[in-house]
Amino acid sequence: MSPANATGPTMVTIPAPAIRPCSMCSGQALAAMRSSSRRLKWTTIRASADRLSSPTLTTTVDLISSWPTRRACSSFANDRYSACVPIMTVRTRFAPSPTGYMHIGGMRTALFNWLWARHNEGQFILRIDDTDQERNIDAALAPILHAFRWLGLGWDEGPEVGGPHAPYFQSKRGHLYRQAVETLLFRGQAYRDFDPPELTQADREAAEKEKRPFLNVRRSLDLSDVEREQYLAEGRPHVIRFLVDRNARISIEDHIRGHVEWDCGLIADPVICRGDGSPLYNFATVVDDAQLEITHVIRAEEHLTNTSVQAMLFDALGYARPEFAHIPFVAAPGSKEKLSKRAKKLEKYRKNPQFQKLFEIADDVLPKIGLQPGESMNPVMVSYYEAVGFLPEAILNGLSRLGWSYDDKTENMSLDFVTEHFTLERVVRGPAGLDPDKLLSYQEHWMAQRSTEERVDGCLPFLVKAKYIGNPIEASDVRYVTHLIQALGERLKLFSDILQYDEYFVSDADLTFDEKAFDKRLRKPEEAGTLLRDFREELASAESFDAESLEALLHHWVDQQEIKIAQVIHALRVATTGKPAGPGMFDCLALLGKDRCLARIDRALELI
RNA sequence: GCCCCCAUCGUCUAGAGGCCCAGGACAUUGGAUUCUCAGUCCAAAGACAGGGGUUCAAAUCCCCUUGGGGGUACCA
Repeated sequence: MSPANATGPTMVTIPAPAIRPCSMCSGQALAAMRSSSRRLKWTTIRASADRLSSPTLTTTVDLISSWPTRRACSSFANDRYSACVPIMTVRTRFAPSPTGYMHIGGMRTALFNWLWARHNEGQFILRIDDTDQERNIDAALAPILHAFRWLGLGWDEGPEVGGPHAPYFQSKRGHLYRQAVETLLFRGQAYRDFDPPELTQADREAAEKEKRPFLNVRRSLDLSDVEREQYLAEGRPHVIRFLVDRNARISIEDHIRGHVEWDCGLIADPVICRGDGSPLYNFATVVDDAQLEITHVIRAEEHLTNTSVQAMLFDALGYARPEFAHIPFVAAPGSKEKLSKRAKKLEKYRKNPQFQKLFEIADDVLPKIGLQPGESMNPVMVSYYEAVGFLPEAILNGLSRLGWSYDDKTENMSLDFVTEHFTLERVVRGPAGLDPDKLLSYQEHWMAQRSTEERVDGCLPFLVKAKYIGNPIEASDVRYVTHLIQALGERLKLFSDILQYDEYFVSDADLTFDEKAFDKRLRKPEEAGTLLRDFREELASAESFDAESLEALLHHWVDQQEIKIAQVIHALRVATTGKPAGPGMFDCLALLGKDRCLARIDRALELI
């Protein structure tokens, strides 16, 4: 089918061979582009046949959406459209404001930016949006940088590493914004608005009352030059607003949302500079994105509406617009609501059956290692996951799968794997609720990949913080913990799980017996005490105390006594560990050693 | 109020008009294994929000309704 007789949109797919010139330029354009600093890629496009002749042709090419305007040359023949497509190195950014913590949802956005940059062998930039910060930036930034490091997401430009577009702090880029404002003011695309805030507010309320969209009254535009000069001279407070062309429409081709269009007649003139001259986010971000040569703005959906204003700003300043990809935000578990760290919401999450588990882990673990669960440490923050002993791989895996998938069955993916296969095309559109259960299951999977030594390394800090072992750590402690972790096997899911096995670290006198289990296994069965007392003597005379010998010993003994193993083993477990459940009985006994086993059994026998 | 976005099992998702009376994973339930727990194995249950079109054929395209969410700041 050719475009001429196409009746409806027809998908035309162009196969993508290795980089080679298109049929029209025979390589001239390719050579020319290669000699410049840009890289060239030959790529597959897929476009509606009815749009092929249009100069505004759009494609679903993930590398570049505006390729018709950037192509070096192209040809169309036999239903095949081929083109040499020059593309710039992909540059993405994440622009956190220094709030003192890293939000797990923000981390997912950062990850997608990082992935897209790495997937394309481009650069990932960290820029600090501190336009309205007065606090200690360094202290507020440290946890954020730490989160990136913990997950192993490096940045090519930004704080600490610098880069060709330094500084990377908006608070230090004031002159650049001022320059841009001057340009806009000079061109008449921005104006000084002398209306006091109260007046604007009243206008806004009036609009709402009449159920019409709010638009600025633009009184200051009617000021004569003389009046304006006079106001300025007397230092009358004012903001600077961008002058929206109310007759225009503005649209973007979003990588996730597709075509999104706004009627500018419905958009109020946005403030771009505060009364004190400082820039607002919408403005600063445009200036920065342009000057840092960001090619892809990947951010959460909540910014989609802002994009209309930003697109106008890019145009007005004469900057090429970056490509946009508005990814769904991370929602609270089991909801479609944006995950929030506000205290009120936190209380709600705590009661959420899906989220509860993570809060319970915090309540259990954090106090043991000297931290307080609450506003400063909870599952909305990345630091929580590190504090509680998650693996970076698990968090990365979970975050990657939140709103993105590789195919219909692959679940466990390493960062390398995701990097290789990540495309914006496969990002879903709906919001994705954080799934604690799934996160835990990724954690199980990745923990299972870790060697015993690695698990020991991960657990030791927890044991030290909980004062279960001393600091500095003795070699004998390491050996002991290694044995415990071997015995634990896949029971150890989080590194902090090691703290549940306090029975291996307390003295025999301090061991607490689980009341319910003690009743059930030691007090209730009539023969339990006698059997345990008898078996205690067997243990006492045992020559070797390794798990294998102990197992043989017990089996031999129960055969002799003509009883079932279950009649004694549960009592033995409760007596030696204080708990009804745990690793294999013989591992436990071997781990504790003969003396402690006997001492604990004696104590239990006395308590029956 | 106004603007914008979104809609498949409880959850995360697969799905580009026929491969789909919808596939996978997590969670759930049952069974097997074991001294307990964890794990492992097997099995079960479980979804296209509703209504109209278009089409020989719709989860998929279009429209409407409903529902959910986001934005609407001298916040980011």
